[in-house]
Amino acid sequence: MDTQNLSGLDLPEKEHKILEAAIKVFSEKGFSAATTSEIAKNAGIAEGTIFRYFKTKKDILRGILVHTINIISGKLVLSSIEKILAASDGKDVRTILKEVLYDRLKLVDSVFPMARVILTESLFHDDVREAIYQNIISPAVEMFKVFLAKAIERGMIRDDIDPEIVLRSIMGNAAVFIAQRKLFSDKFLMEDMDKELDKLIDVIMYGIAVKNPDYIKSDKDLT
Amino acid sequence: MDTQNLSGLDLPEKEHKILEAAIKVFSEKGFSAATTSEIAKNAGIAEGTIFRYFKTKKDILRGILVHTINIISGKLVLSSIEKILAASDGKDVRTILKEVLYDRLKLVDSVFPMARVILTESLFHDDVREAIYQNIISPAVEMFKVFLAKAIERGMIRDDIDPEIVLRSIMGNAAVFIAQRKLFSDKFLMEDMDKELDKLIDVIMYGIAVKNPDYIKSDKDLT
Amino acid sequence: MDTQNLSGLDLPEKEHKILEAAIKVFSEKGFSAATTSEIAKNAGIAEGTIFRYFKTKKDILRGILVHTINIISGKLVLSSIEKILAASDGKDVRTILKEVLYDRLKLVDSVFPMARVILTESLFHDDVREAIYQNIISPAVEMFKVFLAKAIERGMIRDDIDPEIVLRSIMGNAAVFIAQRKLFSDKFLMEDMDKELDKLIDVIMYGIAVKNPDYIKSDKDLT
Amino acid sequence: MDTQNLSGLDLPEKEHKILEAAIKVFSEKGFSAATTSEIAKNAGIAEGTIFRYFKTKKDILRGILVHTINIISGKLVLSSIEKILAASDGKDVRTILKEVLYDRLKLVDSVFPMARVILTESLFHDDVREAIYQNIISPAVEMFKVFLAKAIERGMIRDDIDPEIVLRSIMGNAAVFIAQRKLFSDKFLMEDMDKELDKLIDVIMYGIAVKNPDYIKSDKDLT
DNA sequence: TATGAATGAGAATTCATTCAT
DNA sequence: GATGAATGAATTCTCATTCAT
Repeated sequence: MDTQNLSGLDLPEKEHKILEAAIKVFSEKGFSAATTSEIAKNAGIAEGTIFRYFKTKKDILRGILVHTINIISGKLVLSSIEKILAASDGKDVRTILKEVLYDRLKLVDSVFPMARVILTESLFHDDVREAIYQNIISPAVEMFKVFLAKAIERGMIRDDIDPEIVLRSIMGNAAVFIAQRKLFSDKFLMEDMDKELDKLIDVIMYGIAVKNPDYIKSDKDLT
Repeated sequence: MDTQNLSGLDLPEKEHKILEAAIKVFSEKGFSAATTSEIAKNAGIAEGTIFRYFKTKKDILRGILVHTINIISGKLVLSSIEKILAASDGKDVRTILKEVLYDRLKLVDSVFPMARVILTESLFHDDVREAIYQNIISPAVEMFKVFLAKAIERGMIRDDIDPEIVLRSIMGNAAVFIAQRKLFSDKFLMEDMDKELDKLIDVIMYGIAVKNPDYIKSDKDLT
Repeated sequence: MDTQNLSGLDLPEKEHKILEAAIKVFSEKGFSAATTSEIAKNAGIAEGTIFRYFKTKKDILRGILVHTINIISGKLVLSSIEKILAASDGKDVRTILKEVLYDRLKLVDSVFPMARVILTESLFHDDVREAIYQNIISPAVEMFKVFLAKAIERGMIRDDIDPEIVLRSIMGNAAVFIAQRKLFSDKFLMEDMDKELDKLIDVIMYGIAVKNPDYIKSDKDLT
Repeated sequence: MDTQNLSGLDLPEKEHKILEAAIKVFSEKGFSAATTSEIAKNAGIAEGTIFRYFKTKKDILRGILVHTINIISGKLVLSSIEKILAASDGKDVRTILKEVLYDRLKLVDSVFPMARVILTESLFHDDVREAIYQNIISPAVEMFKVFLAKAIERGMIRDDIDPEIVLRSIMGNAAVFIAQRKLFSDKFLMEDMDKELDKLIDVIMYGIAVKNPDYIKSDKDLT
């Protein structure tokens, strides 16, 4: 399962296989409905072996959480977005945003099964939610604020709007975009990724209102 | 538990209590981790009594699904949004959007625990997902398209954009808004609802880019 | 259900209905697998009502036992066989046997469902077995011995054979005959009852050996 | 428990123990009234262990059925009766019958607990009954017919009688014989097996009528 | 170290029995 | 008397975890 991307994280091979299998099974059934027996079968090892590497089933979930956090926020990954932002100086916002979103969507694709697991469990466990906030959301928000500050400074982004709101718009649009592709792929047939991204960014950038500034001004007068 | 809003759906009182308790417990632990024993305790009845009303634990979940769908899409509820849209003729888009969003957010508040349960299960069961799509998403999308068509026709909304994209932007922004309030209420302290809604709508309407049309035109030239 | 023949035993109507229903259900599923709920449904009464007439489920079985015994060995029934035997003086054994067997087979037909229930349970409960022995088998054996003694006295039946053996032969043949008709009716298609009875009696009377007395005498010499 | 005779059927030791315990408990209480907890206790294992070997309680019954059929009809057993019949050429019918009955009664003794279980269940489940018919009764009948044909051909058995009737007489007498010994051992004290068998065969062979051929001829004339 | 059989606590479910109406 | 909803003890079955090999 290359997509799960546990490689490169110097883990014992067995532990690696267990995590991969657990991600698969948790992702398909959810944590509680998954059985250690099925995980073992998927990992190609004996059930007892799991408990040499993880004291309890819950610990497997924690292992997934830690590794997902490592992948998403760790050096392996953050670097790429930092590179994009670092190299952003001469580019317009749409281009940067597209690069960032493309990079993030690729990331989401690769960690989707794990993300599904930990997001689901985060709904039920404060500690998981806290870990996600501390390790993923909070740093991402901070990084984004820096970027936004720069973009605003250069007059590329509205300065009359909270960075949180901007981030929310981007994340919200991206989230539904991902949900459509991953959960309702049969309902929302999409064109190629490139065009879709352009549309996505367009609405994030310019909103849904008519662009004509005259209209904007006179909006309130209409009846 | 007024928030769960099962009232008004002429159910036997015990069935009502069981569903309420189940929503609470499923919502806190997820379906699989919840036990019928705990549901019974919460409902203040004997465990065996549950099975007089629901043949299996799975049937309780189905009961919740059915009732949530009834609440969200049923007459009880749809009427209000239809009223808003029907009365929308003389209003500007932001006002309508605000009314609709406010109405929907109140609805989400009231069904949040149930919604959490069925959304979570929808991740793992195609049939639940399909039910949600058929009964909630699809009709909502259809209704919205009608509204958008009218709005576009009157020049209130961009006509160079797919209705799906507009809807996605609105839903995405609203979704993250809800997640912030419900799951990370301690992290994102919000001002009063009214102001927050204004900000939300502002970014949906006008995007994050600078409004200045000059800039927009020259955007691509910058380096 | 006329076949169950509980009529004529001045029972309260409800008790009657319960017993009839219980015979049906026990007969189809066995005592343990049957539920009082199903019995109630079959009797067309509320489940709770059963317990006004029978303190426990086990008591229903006892009720069936008592009534079956009443039917089989009681006045209602014994009379007919006694009449046959009383009127037997001028008849040959085959005729008497045929009359008795025909009478008993008709009886078995009518009580088969109950008999099935109590015979089955007699396998597992000493008390039931004891009741069957005391109330049915033992009196039947005694009565038969009287008849046999008479028959032997008149030279109609071998006098070099224990009455128990004679009875066993008759009962054994009859039992398998009944099993074939009741349990394997699809496997053993039978001619009409009359002819079958003749064959049955023939083998009981004369055995399976060649009738030729010469052969019989020389039988032991063969090697 | 040598009597249950599961030995020689290369089963895992635990499975063997479970089946033995189940035969004991089912035999004492019947299938439905028996509990897996009691079976486990009898087998000296944990209750959960049962379900590693048998998916459901019903499967234990099937296991018993299969093994009983194997024992009764399988190579282990049929061989002995075939040997007897094969070696029957120079013997008289009574001798052969005695050997066969003795062999079968020993078999019944050894499988009695299992037989009781599956015969009881066969009363309530067509599939069990069908399995018994196909695997035990039908082959036994076929085999017997061959033997009878030979015996008739040699003038040892009446040729004016259906083979089914002969078989019925033998089985019926044997069945009641077994029932007496197994279920009413306290009521019917028996002499030694050998003498009992002689009596059994005598009545099967020559019937209950007076042997005197003169009488037989004149039977119908008597009044 | 790896195994996988065995465990037993705990889960869902059933059902005879009770009892307020 | 009759009802049938409610009960909760008992039952079948599951599965994370242990441990002898």
